[in-house]
Amino acid sequence: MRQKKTPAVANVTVLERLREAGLRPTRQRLALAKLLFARGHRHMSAEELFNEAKTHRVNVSLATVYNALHDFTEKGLLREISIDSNISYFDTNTGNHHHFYFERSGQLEDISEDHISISSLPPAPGGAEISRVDVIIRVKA
Amino acid sequence: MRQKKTPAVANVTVLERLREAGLRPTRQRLALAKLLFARGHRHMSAEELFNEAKTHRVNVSLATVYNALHDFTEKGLLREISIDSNISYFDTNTGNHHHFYFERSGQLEDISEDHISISSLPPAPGGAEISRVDVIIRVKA
DNA sequence: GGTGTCTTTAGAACTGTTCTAACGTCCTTG
DNA sequence: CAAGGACGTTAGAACAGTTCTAAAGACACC
Ligand SMILES: [Mn+2]
Ligand SMILES: [Mn+2]
Ligand SMILES: [Zn+2]
Ligand SMILES: [Zn+2]
Repeated sequence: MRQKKTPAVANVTVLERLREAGLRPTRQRLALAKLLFARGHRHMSAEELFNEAKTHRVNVSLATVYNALHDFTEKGLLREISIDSNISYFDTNTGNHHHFYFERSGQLEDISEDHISISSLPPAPGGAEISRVDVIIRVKA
Repeated sequence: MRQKKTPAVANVTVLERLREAGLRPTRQRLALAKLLFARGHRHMSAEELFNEAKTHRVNVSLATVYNALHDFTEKGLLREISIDSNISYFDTNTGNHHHFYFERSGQLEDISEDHISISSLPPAPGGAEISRVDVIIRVKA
């Protein structure tokens, strides 16, 4: 399939992000990355991204969506969040932050890191290295 | 099947816990509750409990294990924890507390509530009620 | 253009969990 | 006690999200 003649600025940016991450900017990855990163921070499931792709006439297989999400996550472009056993969310905000989780809708909302403070961490047994701290505030809504 | 003649003290305690919770103390529930609550706080998956039951010659179906875990959770005897999208853990410690999660082994370890403090919670949007705060510290071990 | 590596894909397979529908258990009430 | 009914258990089928397989496609490099 041909590329459009006039890629928007967003395209260029996304393309560079992929290259910098060491990922070949294939047609599919570019399209998915554009959907993911074009509009601010998002928390998306694979199924959501797959459907959004369909809506935008981006024809990718579901396997490709999963491949891309995992590739992006491995390269630090996304962060995977497990909240409700059985769906994985992928967060375009990769900085340290926390989440509201709306139980009714399944939506996530960011909480800035400096609203949460953890005092006197107990001895991480065996001096093990901490890889991440997740705070999830579940709200009934 | 017959009951043993001399139920240990633990049996009686467990039986009372089930009754107080409004759950009929069936043979299966009693046996599972005994496995769950007999020895301090535990974090178990359905599969683990199912296997432990087998080991102890407690013959229950997998469906019954799931039914019991969910019934116990609904009645406040257990707390369900979702950490690694695809397995649910059930925590016999139902008080407020947090967790270390050992990524390698998949094990959980409690962190006392007073080691974690959350300052100036942001506006829970729409004044929604908070149902729970989960802090998970993932460690590489 | 040839060659090797990476990517995509459809669909099958897998896995944890839930559902179905039949059967068992036991309490209630006459 | 008999009959009825609510509740509980079960094997296996079904389900849903995810991963795997194997083959075809794209592309970089020579
Ligand atoms: Mn994953
Ligand atoms: Mn559950
Ligand atoms: Zn986020
Ligand atoms: Zn715990």
